[in-house]
Amino acid sequence: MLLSIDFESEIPIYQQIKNQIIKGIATGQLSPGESLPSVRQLGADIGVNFHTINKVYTQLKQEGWVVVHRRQGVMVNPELNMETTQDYMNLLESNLEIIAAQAYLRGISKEKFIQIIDEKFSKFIKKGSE
Amino acid sequence: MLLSIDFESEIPIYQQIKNQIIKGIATGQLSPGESLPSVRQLGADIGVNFHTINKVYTQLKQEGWVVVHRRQGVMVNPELNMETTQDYMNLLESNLEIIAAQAYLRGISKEKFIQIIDEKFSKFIKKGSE
Amino acid sequence: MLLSIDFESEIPIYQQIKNQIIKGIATGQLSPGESLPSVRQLGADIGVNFHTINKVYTQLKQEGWVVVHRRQGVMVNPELNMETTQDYMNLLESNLEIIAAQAYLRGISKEKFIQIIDEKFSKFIKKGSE
Amino acid sequence: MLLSIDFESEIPIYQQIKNQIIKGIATGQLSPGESLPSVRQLGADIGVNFHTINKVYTQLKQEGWVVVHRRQGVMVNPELNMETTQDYMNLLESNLEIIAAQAYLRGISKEKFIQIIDEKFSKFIKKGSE
DNA sequence: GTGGTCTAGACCACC
DNA sequence: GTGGTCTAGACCACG
Repeated sequence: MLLSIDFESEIPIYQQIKNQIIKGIATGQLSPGESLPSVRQLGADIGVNFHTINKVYTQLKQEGWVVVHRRQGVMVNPELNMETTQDYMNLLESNLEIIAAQAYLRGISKEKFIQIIDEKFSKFIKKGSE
Repeated sequence: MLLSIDFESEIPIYQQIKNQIIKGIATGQLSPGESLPSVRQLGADIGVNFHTINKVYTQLKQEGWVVVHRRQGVMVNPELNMETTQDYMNLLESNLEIIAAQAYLRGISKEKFIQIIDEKFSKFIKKGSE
Repeated sequence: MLLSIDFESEIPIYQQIKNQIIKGIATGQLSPGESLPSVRQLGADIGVNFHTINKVYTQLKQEGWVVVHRRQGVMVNPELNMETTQDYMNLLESNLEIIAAQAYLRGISKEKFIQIIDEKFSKFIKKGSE
Repeated sequence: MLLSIDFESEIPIYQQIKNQIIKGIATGQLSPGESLPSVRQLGADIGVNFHTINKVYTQLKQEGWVVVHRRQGVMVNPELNMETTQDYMNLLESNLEIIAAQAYLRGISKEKFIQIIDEKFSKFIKKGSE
């Protein structure tokens, strides 16, 4: 899987990498159980300090997206059954609220907005069928 | 309009205030042309330094949400006709993509997701009818 | 002569009025010796606090654009023979330098720039012929 | 590149610095892609608070003159292709109008004025040839 | 070490 | 009284 970093973005590098890995899992580019490169390897590949990659993996592990095996290194969690906590739902609603408000005020209709969502979801793998 | 700040949040205070003001405009709690409190007044009201409010107003002005009138102070832009630039659309798609991916992996269905969107949009004022 | 104020401009109101009066003198809309309205009159006309008008007239007087007669009030200086001090030349060059630099970097050619200057000067009255 | 600040000037310090940086870009003293000092470094060098430099860089970034790279820090925008918006042209014309009017009334001929412009433009680098 | 954020106090220009 | 500017100190996120 290819990662592309925008070093001039306002989004921190570690956040960009995290986002792309999570997107990769959702779209099936990264399969449960698949190994990820070592921190040094990935850092060298995309030109990022390995401490930054370390931070990425640590956070992904804490959030349950990956597991760390003593031997194989970091791999995508083979049993991805994240709970939908109330905290997460609050965060999701809050994020959607401000994004939707801005989109609305910029003249984007609900239909257009939902159409975008629809496109995004259509890229995700079908659970259970893979 | 009431503003509530979470001082423990990771989201910067100025960002929280900005978000709530934009939401307020979208939901009609703040009407175009309506005056906002002075930087010192609002700062005192919600217990933050007035420089922080100044930053909020400065950014809102630069982004076109409010205008600064030499006499009435800061007011919601009476002519809110934001253009939907390509830059903005890219940002919106990018934001929705990662949010949707996470939601999907946490077991939230597309239907549930769209339902949340629907609720948010239903709170926004109908343009032209108010 | 009509004055138009933009209350949402970043340029202070008193500066806008000063500018327009000076432009008026240069273009002949205001003739040397012509009377200007009283501070209260002008203030009421354009919807501005008369203290602000007072500041305008005071500065215009200090800079030699107008004279104050005990009876007739404020009038355009009948003998407009401003010296071109070195201080003024330095200020002028400094102002032009940054304006030209920005225009240049925004892709405006020297020819286009000079053409704009040409248009502006063509609006000014011919000295001695009036 | 050397910056000189006049602490007695009416022009805000941050504006003086901004102006000199933009002039530096136009004259080629600063090349596209060139790194600028850190906010603290530059602040220490010229004896102003680093927050003031921060404001300068923030505005230069918003206006597109510089980009902030996560590793090299702040650098002159390598792709300086500013658009000449109608807003900018209006501002430019307005600025030139009042400057020209004053110069005219102070006895500066159009020829002298254009000569000054000519000198300024001759200092700018030739685009594409450097 | 870098920039970003928040707080704070002081002064000034403007209205 | 309003916003704008400058200084300053502290803490944090980032790389």
